[in-house]
Amino acid sequence: MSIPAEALVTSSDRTFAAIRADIVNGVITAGSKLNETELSTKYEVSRAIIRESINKLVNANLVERKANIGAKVVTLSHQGLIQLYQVRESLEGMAARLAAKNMTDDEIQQLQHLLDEHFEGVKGTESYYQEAGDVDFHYRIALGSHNQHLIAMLMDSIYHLVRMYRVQLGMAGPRVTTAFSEHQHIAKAIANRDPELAELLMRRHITYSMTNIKPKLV
Amino acid sequence: MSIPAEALVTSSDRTFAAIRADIVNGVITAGSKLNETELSTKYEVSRAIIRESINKLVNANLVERKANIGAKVVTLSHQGLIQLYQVRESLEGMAARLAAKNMTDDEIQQLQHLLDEHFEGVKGTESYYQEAGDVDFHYRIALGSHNQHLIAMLMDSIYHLVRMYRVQLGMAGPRVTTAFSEHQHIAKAIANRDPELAELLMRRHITYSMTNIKPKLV
DNA sequence: AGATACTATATTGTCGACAATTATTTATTG
DNA sequence: CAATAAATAATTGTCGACAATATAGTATCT
Repeated sequence: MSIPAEALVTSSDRTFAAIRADIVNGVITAGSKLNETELSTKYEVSRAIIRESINKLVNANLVERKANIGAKVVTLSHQGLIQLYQVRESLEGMAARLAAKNMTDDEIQQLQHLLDEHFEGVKGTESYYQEAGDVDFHYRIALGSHNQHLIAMLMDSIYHLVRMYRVQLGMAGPRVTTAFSEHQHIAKAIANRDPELAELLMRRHITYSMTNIKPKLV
Repeated sequence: MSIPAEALVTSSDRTFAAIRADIVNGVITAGSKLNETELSTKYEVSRAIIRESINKLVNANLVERKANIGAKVVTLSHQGLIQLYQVRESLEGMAARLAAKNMTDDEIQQLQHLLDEHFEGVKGTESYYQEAGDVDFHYRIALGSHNQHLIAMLMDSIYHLVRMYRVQLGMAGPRVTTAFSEHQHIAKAIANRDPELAELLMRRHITYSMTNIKPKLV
């Protein structure tokens, strides 16, 4: 489930996804320039679709472009991380609020089931940070909002940037158990159909998780 | 000031802006199909840049595209309006919060100056709805957040969609004076460097303004 | 006549080439 | 030698043509 595997029918979609992955994973280093002809040969596709891909990457906030000059991968910074988590707090807080209103009973049940599975991983000694589980949790709440704008913003842009920071700052992590219990409380607020509390807890949760990564940046 | 007039250097940028304006203003009707070759002749430019423009419009949530089939202008709906205002509430609430923290004293002074000007327009009998003034107010707070993600999301996407709804629902409006006093209270909270209150008031303000437009939709 | 298979048309996706702009190197001058 | 100007190279912006896919229309069969 980690990758939605949504139909990447067109060649343009596939290269976009490929380049994005390379940027997020640091294969294409942060801050580096994107040469169109170079990428064209590298990804074995015409310059036109490289161009399309770059445009999409710009909209995903992973790349910056200046007219007639070129495109650069964004650079990671303390400032940038803070600003990113500010919008996360805003959007995911609202997502949690709406999820408490709009999630179906079935979706709520699946969410709790996910946490049960996650719990199995945490309680043993194998308490390495379950990033996949964390990501799943946040995905489901975003989807549970049933708000297409929120979903698009989070899934197409924010989360990829978040992952880029995580990967490139060597995020690993303590904070497994605390984060997990926070997830539980959020899920419970949603199950109780308590929008205000769900939003409040989600906002706190994200604020906390930022203070956890922040010191790792120069 | 209504249009930022940011440097539209490239031909692609200009046609993008032109098509976007035509969509927002209903010249290209909501729900209609966008034929690339047709647009190509209409805007006197190659299909490649029409394509780029359409992609940008997709990212601005004004157009939907299906692979190998085509692109359509979004349709306006009750649901869509609600979802739009939910993210507005979220993002602009956070913007107001951050503005209270991050706006410079100078920016705050200019904001109050703007409201004074607006007040002149309201107190006389010429109390038609000052959309430009309203837009300016919200723009400044978005910019005052000093958060590039928030600014981009609001200015490049949300506000255009909001304007599309306003224009095409024949928004005119009562609610001039109440909206104005709400603006004043928000500005005061920002001037007092009270983030929580600023966010709260902005969220209420947006909730109210939605209930004002909503009944006009089928 | 209705449904299906086939053909033709139109539309989108992809490509390589040319034009315009920017960056780099070389030449020139004080 | 430093600084400016001119020429060259590299890169981005734009275009028209071809390929692949989807839609519309026509013919065929039961």
